[in-house]
Amino acid sequence: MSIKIFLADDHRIMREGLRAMLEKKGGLEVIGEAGDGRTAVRLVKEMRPDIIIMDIGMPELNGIEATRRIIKNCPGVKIIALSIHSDKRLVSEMLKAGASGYVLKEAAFSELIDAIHTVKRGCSYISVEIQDVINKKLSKHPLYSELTDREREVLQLLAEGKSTKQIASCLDVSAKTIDSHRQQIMKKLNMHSVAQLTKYAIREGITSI
Amino acid sequence: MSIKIFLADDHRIMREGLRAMLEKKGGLEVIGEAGDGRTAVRLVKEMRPDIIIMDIGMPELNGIEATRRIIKNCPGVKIIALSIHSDKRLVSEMLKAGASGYVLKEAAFSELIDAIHTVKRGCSYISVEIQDVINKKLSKHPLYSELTDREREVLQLLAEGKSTKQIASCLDVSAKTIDSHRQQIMKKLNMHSVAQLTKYAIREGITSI
DNA sequence: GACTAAATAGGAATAACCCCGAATCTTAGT
DNA sequence: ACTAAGATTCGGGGTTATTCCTATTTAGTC
Repeated sequence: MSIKIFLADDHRIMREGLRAMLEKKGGLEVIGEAGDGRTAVRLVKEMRPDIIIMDIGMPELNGIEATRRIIKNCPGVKIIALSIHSDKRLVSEMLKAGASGYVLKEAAFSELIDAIHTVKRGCSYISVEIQDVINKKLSKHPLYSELTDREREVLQLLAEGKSTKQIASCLDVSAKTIDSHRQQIMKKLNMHSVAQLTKYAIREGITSI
Repeated sequence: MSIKIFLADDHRIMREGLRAMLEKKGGLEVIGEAGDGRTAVRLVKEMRPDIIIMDIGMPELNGIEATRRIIKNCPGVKIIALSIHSDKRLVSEMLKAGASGYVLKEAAFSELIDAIHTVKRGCSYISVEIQDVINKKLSKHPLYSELTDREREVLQLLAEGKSTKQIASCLDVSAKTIDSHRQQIMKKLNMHSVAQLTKYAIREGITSI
């Protein structure tokens, strides 16, 4: 029985490269892929892979949020973050969200293979470069303390330039609901413009520049 | 005689993925790689590949500067930029530096293969997505013009979270004038939300995060 | 002088914002 | 199991901001 793997990364060339390398290995099977977080959450729910290799910077729904939801939906599934960032906040948020592994894109492919087998056994795999970062557990101001899941989701779409209507249609709810969410976000953060919200979202890694 | 290819990208997993896919194709040979721009310049001088696939964001020496130096050193070598950015400034800087191709990492691998053969024949290859970006800037009435001083001034205040009224009062003109400026900015940049403008302003260094 | 772009605005339609209330649904605690 | 708190979902209704189209004045260029 081979290990079923799902790829989530917004760069198609990266997905194709990973797939090519993974499929050369025995005992692994890439059963699906997605180019954004929202699609990943949906497809994983259907396909039930063993392991997800998840990029962090993705449109629509970033890798941290996607991880949080997938872990909630599908408790057995293991997630390995594959990121270009060694930023401590992102690492700790990703692990807090439920990821079992964290590998940098500048690492060797063999490290990813190690991570896959380690995580499959139920252990967790953290790159050495990252390990140092983890030890400094600064939970002083937790990154995602203020906003709820839904609010962060709305904020990301807002920071990506979408209008209230577009967000509503994207999330399949009434525009009035999005209205309420945005109001709540602004109230919580004490901000009163899209520009400020956008900068906040960038600082917090909810969206990318 | 196969085409000799050199890979320059700071993410080793990306290099390995590209190598795996390229070597499955016939007529191509990856003869070397580098994880930073400075090393790339040095190795290319020794190895004399036909084509270099060059990432832009690299440590030590970025892809644009590396391209400039390689073209100076080795006039016959062709360079294809493989980047995550479709930013107009980066594209034009890269082409000005001497690159013959520009492909996005979110493109299909087959596009990169097309680019390799196109560039080998002496032609240049620009992704359709990039072409749009360039054409839009060039074809709109404000001919590939950057923003005016006044527009940049307005954009900065906008990206700092100020309202139209606040900006108007700040610059001592009618709010309607600021309206027009913002409209003109959006038209020139082909953006339609404050969020996008804010990100642009950050990228351009007009405001800080 | 003719032409062009920049900076300046007005009017009208559209969208965003902000207050209120309120029905479900989860979750945590006792 | 009950309760309390919070999250999520919407509607009404009014205010404010934005967008779109158009138009004038000013400044610089050829």
